[in-house]
Amino acid sequence: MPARNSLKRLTIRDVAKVAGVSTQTVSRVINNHPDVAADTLTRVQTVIKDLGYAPDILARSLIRGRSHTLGIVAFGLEFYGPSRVLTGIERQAAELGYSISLNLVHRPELADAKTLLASLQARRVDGVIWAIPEIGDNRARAREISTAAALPLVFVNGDPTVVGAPLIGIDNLAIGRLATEHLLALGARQVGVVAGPNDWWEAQQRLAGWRQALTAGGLSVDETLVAVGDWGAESGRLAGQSLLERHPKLDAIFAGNDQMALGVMYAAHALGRRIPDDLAVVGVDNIPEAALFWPPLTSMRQRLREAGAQAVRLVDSLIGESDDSPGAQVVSPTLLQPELIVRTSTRGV
Amino acid sequence: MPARNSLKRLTIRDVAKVAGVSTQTVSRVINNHPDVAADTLTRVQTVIKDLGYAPDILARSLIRGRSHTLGIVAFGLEFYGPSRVLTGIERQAAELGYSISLNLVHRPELADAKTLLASLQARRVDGVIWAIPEIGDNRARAREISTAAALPLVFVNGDPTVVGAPLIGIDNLAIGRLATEHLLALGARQVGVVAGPNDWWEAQQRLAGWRQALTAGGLSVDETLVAVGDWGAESGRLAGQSLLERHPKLDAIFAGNDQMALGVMYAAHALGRRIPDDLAVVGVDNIPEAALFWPPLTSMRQRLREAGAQAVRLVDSLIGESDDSPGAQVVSPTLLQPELIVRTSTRGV
DNA sequence: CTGAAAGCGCTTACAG
DNA sequence: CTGAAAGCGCTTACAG
Repeated sequence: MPARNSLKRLTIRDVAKVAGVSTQTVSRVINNHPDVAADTLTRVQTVIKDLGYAPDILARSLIRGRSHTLGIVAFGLEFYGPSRVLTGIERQAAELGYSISLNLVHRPELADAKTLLASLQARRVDGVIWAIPEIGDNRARAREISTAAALPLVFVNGDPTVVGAPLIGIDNLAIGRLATEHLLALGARQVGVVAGPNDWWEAQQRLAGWRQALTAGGLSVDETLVAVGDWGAESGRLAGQSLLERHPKLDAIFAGNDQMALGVMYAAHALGRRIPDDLAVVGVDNIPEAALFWPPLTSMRQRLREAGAQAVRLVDSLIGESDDSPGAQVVSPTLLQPELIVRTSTRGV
Repeated sequence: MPARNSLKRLTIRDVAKVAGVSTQTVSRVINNHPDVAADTLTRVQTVIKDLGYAPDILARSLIRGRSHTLGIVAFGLEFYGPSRVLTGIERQAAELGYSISLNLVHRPELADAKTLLASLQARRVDGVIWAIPEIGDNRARAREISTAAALPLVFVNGDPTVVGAPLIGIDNLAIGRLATEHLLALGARQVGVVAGPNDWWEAQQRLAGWRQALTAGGLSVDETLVAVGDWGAESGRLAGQSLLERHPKLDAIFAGNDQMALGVMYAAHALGRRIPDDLAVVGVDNIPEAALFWPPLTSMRQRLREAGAQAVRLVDSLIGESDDSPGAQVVSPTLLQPELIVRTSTRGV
């Protein structure tokens, strides 16, 4: 059977032969080892350049026990949040010299943590970033398995209260609270919510933030003001329409993301409600298009790219530590704070 | 120096020892080799399961000369198109047993094909999918280098006329033509364009399609009806506003993507133009939100996920061929056809 | 049906 | 400063 890349791959031996040195010396040159005579160095470097030699990363990884690859378990890139996080991960990883092994999970509730991690470990990733939504017990399992296998693993988003689980997330409670406080400050008296799916941690937290703000503002919490969507715009329209029909006095809606907010505004237009005069609307994510919705949408900005980048730095430091002293590290979770971006959809309630 | 994953990685030798066979036999079991006695087979399988052994992919790849990894060179996941393509790639790759090495390029015009491909090849990827926009001479260089290195490479999108370059793309000329024909069929007499950046192949093609449809419809091509954006919504607003102010009789606009179409509609609202009565608007991509824009946006659907999936199947077949008979293969490019999705923004011009 | 030997391409101690 | 030897974890012919 012929070798894969037909043109007979160049090895360290070829370089050694041409340069008239041992493979060991070539290895020293490749790895910037100091103990190489100046003229030997230049000679070997010239040969490497002339031949166009590049060391085989696989062989090196095998021997060093480090692949300089990060396993990324991610979800639905069609969505804004996940793709932002991934962008941040990839960029920071590249800067730190890691390459990325991407594993997309399409149904997080079905994701099998064991199989996923086993396959990543078989590929000898140095660490894992687990960035799929927290649904069911996947995370607990992933945590167990990675600890048992001494595989550095960092979570992005999700429940930060799991003891000792390294996690970079966004303060979703603050998202719900700040958005609702903003609406109350504008004079809204009846604030509805279009929440994300119940089984999403993020959705629960944002809802809890809404309750918190109402209570703090001296208002009672009316659970009939909560409608649930699936993060998609059409679900936002349905939920918004239902809320507006059931509660004629509703004067504000907090939507769990900008897509659902778009749907809410659609429903409001269709019912002849003016935004923001009759109804104020706040979304979450601050997607680039939000500024050009009609009217421009107030939204909660999350630093998702930053979260991805921090996750990489964290897993990198865990990898470094496990090189020195194997064993589980305890790291307290980091929550990034959201920021309110005010636009026309909440001006002048 | 302690080994990376502290708990001393299990090897084929450990399994062999416990099962009381040679490593060779264990290898046969792992690889479903037929020549293994039934009882030996079950014994070894039991040991593998009990120990939780999984073969080291790196070592296997080193010896077989195949890593079962695909190098993906992709771009700006914040955008809808690229992330859809990547989703299609990842899913098909997983089905065919490939893992994905993701390399994002943030400025395609600066992408250095040589460095990128060298690093992918050093990691022994079996093939490459080049999915960054065609800007400058990157593609020509990538094609050269990959051919010289006998590295299977498939392009996604871009100019299909490069002789022999394996490519899966979308018929962008058809996008521009069909969108414009639709507007003309509705009775539009003056159709403006908000095009994507000039240096993007896709933008040029869509523009060419617009010209083609006008000419075919017996109308003259007025180049002052072309404004250029950067694919972002805000640029669409600026371009749309400028077109509407300069051409009071404009009755339709073809926008190069849905984000820019959103900006165009914003500009139209701001200027008091009713959509579609005064101005019909068509976008491209058919993003999920388009159906809930105000009004719902007519758009050109592209099968981007399908393009990604086909690219994987194509590179897989090239990899298979190069195993048998090394040498460049000539493959004719595939162009997927777009589809017009009609919504309110073009009904009743 | 099974095992001893050689080797994928590199690096790591160990001598000198 | 440099090289001969051993080995990372696996697979591939080659015997038997």
